[in-house]
Amino acid sequence: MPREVRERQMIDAAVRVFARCGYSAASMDEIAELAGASKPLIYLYLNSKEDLFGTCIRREAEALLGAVRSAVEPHAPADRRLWDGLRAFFAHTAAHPEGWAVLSCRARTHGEPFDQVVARLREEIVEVVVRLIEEAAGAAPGRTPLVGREVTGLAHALVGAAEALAGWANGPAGAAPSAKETAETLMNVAWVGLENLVSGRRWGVAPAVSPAG
Amino acid sequence: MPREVRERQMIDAAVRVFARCGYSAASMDEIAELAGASKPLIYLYLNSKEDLFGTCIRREAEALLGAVRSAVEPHAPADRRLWDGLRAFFAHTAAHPEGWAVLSCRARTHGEPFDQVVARLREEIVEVVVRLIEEAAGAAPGRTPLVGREVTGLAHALVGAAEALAGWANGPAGAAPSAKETAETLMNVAWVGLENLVSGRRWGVAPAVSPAG
Amino acid sequence: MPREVRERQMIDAAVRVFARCGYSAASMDEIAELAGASKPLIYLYLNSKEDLFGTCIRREAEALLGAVRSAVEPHAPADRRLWDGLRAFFAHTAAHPEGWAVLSCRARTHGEPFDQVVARLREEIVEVVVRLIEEAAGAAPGRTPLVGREVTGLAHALVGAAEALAGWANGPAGAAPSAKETAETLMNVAWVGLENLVSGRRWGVAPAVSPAG
Amino acid sequence: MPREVRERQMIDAAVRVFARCGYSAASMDEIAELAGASKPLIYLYLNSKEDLFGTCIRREAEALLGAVRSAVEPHAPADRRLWDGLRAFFAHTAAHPEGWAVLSCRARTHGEPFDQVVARLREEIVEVVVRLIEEAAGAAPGRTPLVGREVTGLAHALVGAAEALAGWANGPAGAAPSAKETAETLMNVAWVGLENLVSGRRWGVAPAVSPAG
DNA sequence: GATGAATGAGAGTTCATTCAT
DNA sequence: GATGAATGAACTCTCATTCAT
Repeated sequence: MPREVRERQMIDAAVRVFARCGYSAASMDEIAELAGASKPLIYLYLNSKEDLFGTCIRREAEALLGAVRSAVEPHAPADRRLWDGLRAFFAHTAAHPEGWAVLSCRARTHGEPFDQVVARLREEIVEVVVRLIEEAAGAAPGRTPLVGREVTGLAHALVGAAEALAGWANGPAGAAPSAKETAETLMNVAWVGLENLVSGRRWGVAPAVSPAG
Repeated sequence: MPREVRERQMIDAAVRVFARCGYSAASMDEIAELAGASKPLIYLYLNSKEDLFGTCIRREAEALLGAVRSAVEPHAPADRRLWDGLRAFFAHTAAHPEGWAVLSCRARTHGEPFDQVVARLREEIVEVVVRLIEEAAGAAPGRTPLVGREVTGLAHALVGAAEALAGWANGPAGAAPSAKETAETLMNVAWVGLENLVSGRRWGVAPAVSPAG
Repeated sequence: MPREVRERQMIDAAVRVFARCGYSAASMDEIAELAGASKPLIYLYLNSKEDLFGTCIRREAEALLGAVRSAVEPHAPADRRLWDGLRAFFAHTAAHPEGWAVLSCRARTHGEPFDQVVARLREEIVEVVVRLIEEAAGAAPGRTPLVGREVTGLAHALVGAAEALAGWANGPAGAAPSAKETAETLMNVAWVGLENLVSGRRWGVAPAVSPAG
Repeated sequence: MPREVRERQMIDAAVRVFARCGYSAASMDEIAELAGASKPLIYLYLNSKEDLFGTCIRREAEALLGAVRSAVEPHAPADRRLWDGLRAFFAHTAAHPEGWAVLSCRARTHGEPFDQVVARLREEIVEVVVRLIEEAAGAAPGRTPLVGREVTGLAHALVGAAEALAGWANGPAGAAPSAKETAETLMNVAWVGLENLVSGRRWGVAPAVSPAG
């Protein structure tokens, strides 16, 4: 059996086990058994548990990013790009729940080298969204400039909302909505809210009550 | 030293260590050392590692829920209540980043009994938000009825956005926005978007391009 | 509550727990709880786990020996004395199964100081039996002298048989025979066998078959 | 080193340590050191302390039973079979004192699963002896029928006597008799006593003295 | 290339034992 | 006289990791 195939089987197994148990609780024995290979072979190919985990994270991150990227046409209008990206995101996370679990939970649980990888993935996505928002804001006729931090905050909120929806869609209940539905829900509230925002409409605190702090 | 005080010190230490390392990677030795007590005493008071973890989760969940609840006036209008709740949420998670880390990451990482607790906490919050949205939707004059699942989806998105913003605010360094700022950002995009949504404005796919899938 | 009473309660509890679990598996916590006293008090009165165990053994050994002794009239004929002693032995072990369990099993399980105590108890009993046998042998008219070691062996066999019968009588099944019955069975086979033995009748290997070794 | 050899070394060591200290007081560290292997290897091969103990008991029980069985010719007369069995029993227990210690003391000290095994072993032996006695009783010309419980009692007494003699022979020092001697002693008192018993001679209480109870 | 055999290090947990009050 | 509070030491057991073959 060629090395490449073996290696993929190992990583597949590792993703499964890491997704189910988390990094520390996962055991190399279990991974080896699930991969149908002996432990020394795993160490020969993948070096160590940490390296194996890193490999899993990178592979899943790239797969997710690739799925989103290849779904977006670079010259389409901003809203269209967001829409396509969201759909691809929801479709991919629904199709690879274990990979998504590793990325969204397990990786952030095991300090330094790994949360960095995930954080960078997230930052990359956030930056894309930031550019989308800026473009949308710029395109609006009587636009109100948004301060940089506000845009970044919006992008984080949007990404977080998407992650939460992905988690909800992957959740236990039978009511799991489709990727399209999920994307629509998010698009409706976010994009419309965003349009209003850049056109100057904001929510204001009722002046009578003074907010403490 | 009276038992109650000791116990709190232990739980404090445990929350710190669990937040930093996750459940499995956390060691009772480290917790004991940080708590300034011996391991047998921890076992005498808190029974086992799992029980200790459960105690941490419950305490932090209740503290967070309590902070949000006591910040919201039950008879205020819906937007006001959301605003106050969000501010309290961001303030509390910013003030107790370790508790928030345990709740948002670690607890979901360690199967069955604990993710249930956190899932219930989240469901509780989602339900509150669902009621807020329904109220807001009902209050709008020319309102469009939202289907139940869409409302739930919106609530999940809102909660997810809030969680992401809390994570961002607790993030590595400098650029951390204040609770007020964060709440404003979210409120602006969500509430305004919501108002438009219930008044019938939606985002639609540009018909020319056929979305794949 | 006077010290003596407390102490007896503690030893009672200890005998119970030691009988059930053995020395090492018994926990001072359990003993303390069963005795209705706090652990420091036990240590104040009985010094240590080993001391407590020794106290238990000595008390039970003396109780058993006392019961047997006070049942035997010193000037009665040998067979009568054996008979009375056996009956008392079976009666006492049946009435105090926990004490007997401690003596017969637990004490031999926990090296050096304790098996000595039990061994001495056994030796004491064996010696008594030896004297009985010698007396019986001397009283027989055409007696065959028994070598010393053979007598000791017989005594050990008799004591062992008695112990086994005591264990059987204390056993789980409902068929447990009474002390009298048990004593009769043993008396019948042992005494009658003994009488024949000292009168010269012995069992001999059939000469045709040569026993290996 | 092949697994089988290692395993036997481990069990040998375990029997030694269990015999010396009893189940609970034995430490896996000590067993591992004596076996010349590391603890993890022991756990890999023998699973757990309890399993290891069970394995020891079963092995020793089978060895003892096998030694006795293969020494007895099935078609020899009853007394001959008893004689051969006793000699094999004493020879084996003398040759394997540690195995005998585990069977006769330690196993009965550690509840449920193990005392069952030993109890079954003992019952098996008792049954064999019961059949021998019945055969001997049936062969006697003017035989007196023995009630079932009396036979069982006799068998228990005989087995107990044998066990006690084995213990005595394994005892502290010098005076240890040979297997042949021991077997002769027991055979003489038991078989001759038994013959008389079945021919009607019994020991009776002297009528003048009334036994209490 | 692939594996059975083996382990150092460290995990959670429990216990007999002792102060300060 | 009696106890709640506290611990050092030792236990069973597991894991990531590496040879010799």
